[in-house]
Amino acid sequence: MVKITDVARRAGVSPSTVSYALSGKRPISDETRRRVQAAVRELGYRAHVRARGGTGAGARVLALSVPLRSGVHVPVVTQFAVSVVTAARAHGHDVLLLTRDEGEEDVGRVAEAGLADALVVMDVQLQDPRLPLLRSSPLPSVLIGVPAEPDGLTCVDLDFGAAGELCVEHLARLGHRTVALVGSPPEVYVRRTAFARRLVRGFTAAADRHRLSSAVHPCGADRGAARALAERLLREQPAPTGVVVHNEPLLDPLTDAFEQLGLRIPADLSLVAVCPAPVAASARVPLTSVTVPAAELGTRAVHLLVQKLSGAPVPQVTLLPPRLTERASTGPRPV
Amino acid sequence: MVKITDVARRAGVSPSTVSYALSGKRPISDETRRRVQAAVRELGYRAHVRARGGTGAGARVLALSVPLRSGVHVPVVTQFAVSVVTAARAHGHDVLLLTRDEGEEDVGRVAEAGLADALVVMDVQLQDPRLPLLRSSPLPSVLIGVPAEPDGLTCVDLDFGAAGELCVEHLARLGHRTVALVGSPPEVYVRRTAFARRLVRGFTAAADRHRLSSAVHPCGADRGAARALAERLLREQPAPTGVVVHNEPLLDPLTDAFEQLGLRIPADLSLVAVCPAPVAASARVPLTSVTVPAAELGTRAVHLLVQKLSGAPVPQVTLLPPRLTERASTGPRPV
DNA sequence: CTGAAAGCGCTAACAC
DNA sequence: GTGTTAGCGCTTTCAG
Repeated sequence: MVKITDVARRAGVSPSTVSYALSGKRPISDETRRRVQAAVRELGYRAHVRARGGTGAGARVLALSVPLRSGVHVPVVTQFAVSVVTAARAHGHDVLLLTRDEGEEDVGRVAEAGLADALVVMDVQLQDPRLPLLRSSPLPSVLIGVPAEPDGLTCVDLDFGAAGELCVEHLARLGHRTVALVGSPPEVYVRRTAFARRLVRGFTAAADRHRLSSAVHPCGADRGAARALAERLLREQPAPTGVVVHNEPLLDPLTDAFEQLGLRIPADLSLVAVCPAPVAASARVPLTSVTVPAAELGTRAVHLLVQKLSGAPVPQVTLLPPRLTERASTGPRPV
Repeated sequence: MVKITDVARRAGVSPSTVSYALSGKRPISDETRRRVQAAVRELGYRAHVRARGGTGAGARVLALSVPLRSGVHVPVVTQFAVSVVTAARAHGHDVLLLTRDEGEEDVGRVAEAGLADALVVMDVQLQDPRLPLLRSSPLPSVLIGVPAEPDGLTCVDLDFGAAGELCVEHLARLGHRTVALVGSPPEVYVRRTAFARRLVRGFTAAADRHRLSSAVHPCGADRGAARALAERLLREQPAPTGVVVHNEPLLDPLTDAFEQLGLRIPADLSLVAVCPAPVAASARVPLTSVTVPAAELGTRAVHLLVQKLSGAPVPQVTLLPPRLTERASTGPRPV
């Protein structure tokens, strides 16, 4: 293993000079810097992180807390994770993946042991057990999601309330009078997951404002549940003609179920999805959707974290405005 | 931040005694150990990894190299990754996620900088650029996948050759005489990805042995490609009646395409998938499949790594035998 | 069975 | 602009 003293000897300078030449934390003559850089290259030197004791910059590792609780859809989470990793690498950081159900233990360990020097937190609940640790820890953190009480935290998220409203407004504009929201599995609401509840609130508020009759149905993600729910929706009086689906793994099964029940989309029934754009675009029936900008949220979170690490001030809450993309699954209310 | 000297003071012993009491690397009296443990608990002490300079056990961090090259199906990769993380946590390790296209840079950095003390390597190509680093590095590693020349490495994988044969044998037993393999996108073969090519070889060998006429078709993963391929297969003389699909994102589109072309599955056409069990089971038409045991492979890789870390000998190559599960997509050759 | 002391590789005061 | 030196928090000799 090649160490800083090896580089120093080879470049004919002292170890501290090598350190400074590399960090740029004090002026170094061009001549010296060149020699140091040459030595570094020739020996293939890389600073050993675990040696930067106490003082000094961190390990350039950032931890990502993604509790894989029941009901979270892994492919969507993965999109966030990949964008976080990519953005982190662009800033020279590596990413430590923390996935245990209750994120508290993970977050505590990482903070105490100095495993990472910053933290991205996902799947935030309104009252999240990780929040006290985040507030008290010296480790800078950014949440993807907004808890009930964001004071003293940094959060970024899609404006799910506005997203819920946008879906309803789209359907209202098409003349629909009865709408339904098919949401996440019940346990997600029981856990008080922030984004799920905000979407519901926005959906309901907009429906009331437009005087639409509306209902909300949490739903599990298997084909059986999809079929049962589809049948139930069609039995209602009046039956909804516009359905908003905020549940990725259910999109395909629910589309299938409606079609098997003899409905054509969008002639008989309009469907609006709330999901990442690729999911909506590659569905069997391309779905009109409000995009969950997974990649952008991950990237933003990392940017905010880098800002915080460099001491720059950051806004407490960043909400991205929702955007609706029309595809083939919505149309005028059937006559 | 609470350090080892704080614990020592509180327990009325020296720092080294605390260190030994915690590591168990030398005998400690019960009385002393108890006092140390009490102090640790009361103060909430955790060893700071970055201080274990040079000597000493590692940071208990294990790196996972998953180059996200084009054509790799992220949901499948994610299943591996999650199982690696879970297994690693069960052994007290955290996981650093490395996802850059060319894994060399990542692997080098991690090894040099001491960011991790072991390495799991995925998406292995027959000639993988990461191999030289793995062979020369002191960092223990385990590959999920088997390169052309596994000497000096530790590998674990599904026996994809046998998996290819198993698919063909199942179809042959059902009386099919003409079979096709729909594989990964062309770039995957061009990269000489190990498992993809082994499956092809097994498929072809078994088809020859059973005197079936066979063909192999790499295919991209979008609906357009699926449709085009389905049409092409049906135009062939003779047209295949048994199709093996080794391409997860293509399963649904290809099923749709065949049905839209008027074929019933399995009455007119039998389909065998090579994919993780959940994917096959939850498809619209439940698919007969050879299971890619993603979770087990991840877990095994971590076990092997832990063995290596503890100095135990491990086998060079571990191949898991394939298992075929019959579901609704295969039946006798149409008459 | 326990303590004192050296040293891990690196950074940052403190010198010149 | 550069070198010397004193740590960082921990582990592990070396001594009792």
